[in-house]
Amino acid sequence: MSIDNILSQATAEAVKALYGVDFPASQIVPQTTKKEFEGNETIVVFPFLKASHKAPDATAQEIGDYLVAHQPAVEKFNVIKGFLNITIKPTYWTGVLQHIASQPHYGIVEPGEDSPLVMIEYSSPNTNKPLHLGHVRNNLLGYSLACIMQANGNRVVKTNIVNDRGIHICKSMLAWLKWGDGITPEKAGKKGDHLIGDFYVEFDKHYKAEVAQLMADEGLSKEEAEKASPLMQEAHDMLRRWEDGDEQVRSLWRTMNEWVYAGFDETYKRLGVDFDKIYYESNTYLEGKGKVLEGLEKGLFYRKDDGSVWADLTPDGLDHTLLLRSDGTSVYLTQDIGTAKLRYQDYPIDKMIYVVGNEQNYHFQVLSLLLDKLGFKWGKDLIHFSYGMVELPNGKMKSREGTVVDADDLMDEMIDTARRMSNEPGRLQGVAEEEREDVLRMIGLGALKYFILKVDPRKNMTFNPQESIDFNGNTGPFIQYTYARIQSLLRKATDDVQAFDINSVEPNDKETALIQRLADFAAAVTEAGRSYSPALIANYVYDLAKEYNQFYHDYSILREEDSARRVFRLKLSATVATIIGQAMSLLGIEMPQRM
RNA sequence: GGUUCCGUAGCUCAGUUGGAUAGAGCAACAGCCUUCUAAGCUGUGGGUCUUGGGUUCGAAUCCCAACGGAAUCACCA
Repeated sequence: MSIDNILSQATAEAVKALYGVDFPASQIVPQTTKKEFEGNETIVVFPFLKASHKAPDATAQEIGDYLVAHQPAVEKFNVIKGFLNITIKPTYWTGVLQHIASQPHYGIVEPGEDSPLVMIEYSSPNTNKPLHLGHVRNNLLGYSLACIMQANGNRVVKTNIVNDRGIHICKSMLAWLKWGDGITPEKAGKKGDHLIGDFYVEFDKHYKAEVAQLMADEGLSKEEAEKASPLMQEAHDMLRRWEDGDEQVRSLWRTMNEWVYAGFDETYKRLGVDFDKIYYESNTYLEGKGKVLEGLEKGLFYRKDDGSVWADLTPDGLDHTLLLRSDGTSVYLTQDIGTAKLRYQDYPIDKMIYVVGNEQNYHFQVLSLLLDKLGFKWGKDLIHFSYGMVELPNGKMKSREGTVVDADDLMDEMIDTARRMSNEPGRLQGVAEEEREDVLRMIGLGALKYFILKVDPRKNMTFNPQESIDFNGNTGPFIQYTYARIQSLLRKATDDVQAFDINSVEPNDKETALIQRLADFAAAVTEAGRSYSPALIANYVYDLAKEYNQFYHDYSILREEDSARRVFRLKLSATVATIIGQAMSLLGIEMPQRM
């Protein structure tokens, strides 16, 4: 049982014994005592005043006396106003350290056969352009969230819905046919997704020129010109042929999508994310229609005179929403219903999490209501894990204007930065070339991942490619460095840590503070799972690393003459490294053994 | 205009279900490498928590309003 639980129960007992009032232990939450006061845990006694009918300090005094007398873990206490600061016996902390160190996965709950099944959808790229910084934020959040849900004992299925059909693909295909001259990724020496992305830009360039031409020559308005553009008409024609199953179009489409997937796979692999199940919109986009018609029959939806199908969501405070166009075709919402249906056929989903940008907040509000109406048991409680835009110093990223930060380029730059910084004397000396490259990769990507994951996902973030990423302070490399330094310490230590009995050692204040923070890891994981927050883990692990660094500088562990104390500190260090490693793995960040 | 979200140090951000004198990093300044890795540590300066009300022992946190910013508002995906 954790110290928090022990104290809340003991305090509830005290209130009952002293004042005869039942106060639920679950509502008593001890907190870590602030550094400037003496003690480990603090209980705020204001809530008990109604029961005690006494002044705050008198009440605190009485409860404190009771705790010392009845709870063996409590050594002493002091009272400041309504705050009861409790000091736990040092030997108790030794036991806590033993406990954490003896568990290979402290704080992590392994899912079992009948644990809840959580499906997490993330990434969801279009196949007409390579992944950019916005996708990076999405992928990192989704992957980390999956790790966190799993660490909380859920069975997790990571899924990706690839938007592989539609007018945007046709634009790339058309441009390739017109100006591609039979080029392939191999011939171009380029990743497939980048090649296709180039043709998408190419299309847009020609299209814009065409529109400008029409406006100048025939005096059309911009909208008229856009409609009249032969290029756009050709693209639409191609989309119709695709939908009719025209083999020529389909074959080209398959080939080009394969190029893109090969490119995506490379990027995903490098980014360290993966999926258990991939859905393709080309397979799912027709699925929703049946569900909608079914709902129409049950009277959940209604049909307008022009044949379009709508849902009336005004009772839920929303608006009327379109489900099928007047020509009978699906809209985006309908497709998502179809995807949900297929997924539920494949997996017994208990909870569904969609990692999608905040521009779709309204969409998911509607989707949740509709899925619920249609009888999906997880529909009402689906989580839209919504995150803010990534902006650049000079404004938003616009793919058509070429002001995007490409994911592959970004990773290259990060690793280059790591390489540049490791050129300082003393760093990574005598490390073999192969390991060195691997370490640089971990540091560069660690910096990127941590930078993105540590901020509240809801907030828009500004990303300055030149100066944003730092390697000092609250950063991935800082934490990796702390970890690597402990590994080095352990390599140099000659003591047999396992053989020593550390139970005789009573930790001092600094050691206690570290143990206390280690113990908090379990609570941090739980809280991160409850609030779907990778940022919480990131900030936890930073605090731990910072605390350890101070500890490291205060003592020369290997030179400590008292061997029991020396081994105790080594064990403490090793445990800190283990917990740092576990926390960082929840963020998808790898840890180098040296750096 | 309706709905949703955000507003904390010069900058980037923490602040766990309401608790003590609001914390880190960057930037600035001053120290610490003959010592287990200085990507580190220590110190100094920097705040009307956007504003105004309310709830109570107690508010950055909860409620209301105003101001500022973002997203979205359906036959686009």
